[in-house]
Amino acid sequence: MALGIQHFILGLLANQSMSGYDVKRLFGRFRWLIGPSSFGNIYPALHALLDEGLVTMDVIAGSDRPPRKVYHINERGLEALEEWDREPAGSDTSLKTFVMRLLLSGNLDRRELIAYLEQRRAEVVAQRSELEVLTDRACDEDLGRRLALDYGLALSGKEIDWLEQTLEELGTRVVYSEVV
Amino acid sequence: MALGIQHFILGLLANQSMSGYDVKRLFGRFRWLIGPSSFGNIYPALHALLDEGLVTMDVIAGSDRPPRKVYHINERGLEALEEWDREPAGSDTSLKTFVMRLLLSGNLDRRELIAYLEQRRAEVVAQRSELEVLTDRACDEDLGRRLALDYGLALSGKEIDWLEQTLEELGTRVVYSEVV
DNA sequence: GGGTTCATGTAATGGGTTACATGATTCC
DNA sequence: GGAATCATGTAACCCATTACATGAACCC
Repeated sequence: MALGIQHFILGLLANQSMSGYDVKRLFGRFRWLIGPSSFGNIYPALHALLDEGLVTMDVIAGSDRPPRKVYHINERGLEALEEWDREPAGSDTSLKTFVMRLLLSGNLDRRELIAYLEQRRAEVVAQRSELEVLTDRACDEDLGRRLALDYGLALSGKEIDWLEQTLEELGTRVVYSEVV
Repeated sequence: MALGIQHFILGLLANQSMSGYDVKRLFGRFRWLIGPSSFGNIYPALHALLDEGLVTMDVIAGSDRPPRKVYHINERGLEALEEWDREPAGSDTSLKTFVMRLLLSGNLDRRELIAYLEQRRAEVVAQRSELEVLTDRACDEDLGRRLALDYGLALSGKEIDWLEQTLEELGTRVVYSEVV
């Protein structure tokens, strides 16, 4: 299951009602981090959510632009989302999954968010030290491997910095009024 | 096609002969960047490469460990790889695809590698400025979107730095003896 | 007239994930 | 005795990619 597109889109709708086109636009903005997307999976996912009764849909006719189908999450959708979030979260430590979850983190309260970021930090630190070990004995490795290793060290270091800075900000001052 | 796992594994074998288990281990080391993998796609890909006559296979019986099946690329495999590399390369600018190509970049000559990294830099710069525009008008956005945006800016900045530094190193001194 | 943005979809194919299945060895 | 590492695989189902299909408005 591991954060399928249906789950992800439902999470997006929990923040804000959107059309399929809006979802695609959002994907596009983060495509560098989460990879390509297409209407071929977005629209079917939206239809499936409708069929399962987790969202409702309004057709909004624009004056000069094509009519948009805006989807809203409902009570049952919110319940389904919470159920999904309660699941073990799997062992997918990939950057892509992290960013997707980060995009949905508005649905978390501050304590949960902090716990999530701390868990992530531990994972990235572990991953990074694995790369460090490889670097120490990489003299014989080919150029491609060395470059990928170096790249991984650079980015993982930056991510750890970012996590620590963000955690500090979340800890010291109230970023978001505690509504939950 | 977009850099399927079969193509990727063939590229790995061009650098070094490996068993399926070795391939899995390599995936594991970079799983943070390229996502999870499983034997369920590695072994079938290896079998397919064998069937297509692009690789050969040796069974190496270990004294105390299970026998390993080590795969070697052959002439036809090298040709197929070159053909694949000649393809338009698609529009997949995702980090995952970049890292996978980087791992195979040992097969490129220095000029090709520099061109690839320069192309990548242009893509990331474009992606980054898209995020910058969003940040300027993100006051209303929810926390998750703001965090993902901030994260994206941090990492894209770091990647651009890395690309520039690496390009400089490749340009000023000969990192790799020019064999091609 | 052609390209881009907006906006929605369908259908087939293929590939990948997940789960299942096995077995020896070593370390706690 | 149980867990982990080494090592190989199969099979089914599902999901996602790709390509196809349509149409209006706007700008160069």
